[in-house]
Amino acid sequence: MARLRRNFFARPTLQVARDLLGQRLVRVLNGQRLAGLITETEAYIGEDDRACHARAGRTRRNASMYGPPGHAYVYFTYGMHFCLNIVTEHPDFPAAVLIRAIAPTEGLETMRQNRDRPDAVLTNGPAKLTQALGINGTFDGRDLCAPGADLFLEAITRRGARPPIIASPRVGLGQSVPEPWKSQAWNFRASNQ
DNA sequence: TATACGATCACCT
DNA sequence: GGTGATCGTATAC
Repeated sequence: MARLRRNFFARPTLQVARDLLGQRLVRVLNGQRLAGLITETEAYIGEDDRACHARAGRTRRNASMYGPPGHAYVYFTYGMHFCLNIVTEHPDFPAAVLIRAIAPTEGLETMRQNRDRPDAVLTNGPAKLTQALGINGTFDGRDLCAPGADLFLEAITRRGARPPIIASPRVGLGQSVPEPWKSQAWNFRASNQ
């Protein structure tokens, strides 16, 4: 199965966020494949984007976003959750796509063990899918395009036309995010979800 | 050193 | 639809 290569991620972030819908996210855990199709993404683009973690410049936490495309940016939030982003564009420009949800396809039993929850809520949130796939802070900065990586993306070749993509404002932005960033429709999901 | 808050989730009603 | 959990970061002092 063909992997998504670095040139896929070295493109405008909004394009990558759209094109990631329907692709397969694969985690190899203890030799077993855990996988799902990406169903929701969100773009965070540059220091000018007041909702982006890089809005205040480079810090130790967000350093991965300033690195090369195709690497992971994994951050910890709310004292208990990890979220997975994939770095886009070019080095020194901080941008990434947050993976917000996947539809599980492989390794369901292990995902259920990792999350003691009903299947319907196994991976339908950014911190839920990292828990189900066993992704934590040690994945921050990992190269998802490297041979032998235990977290990577596989290209899905679709038959026929893709369903229209619904673009919405990003989820969970607080009052501190000003316009126009607060209302930018940079959250993407397929209309058949 | 201290403090406020967050790209969330789960549970309750 | 509302709220508590829970702690790493950033920012201010």
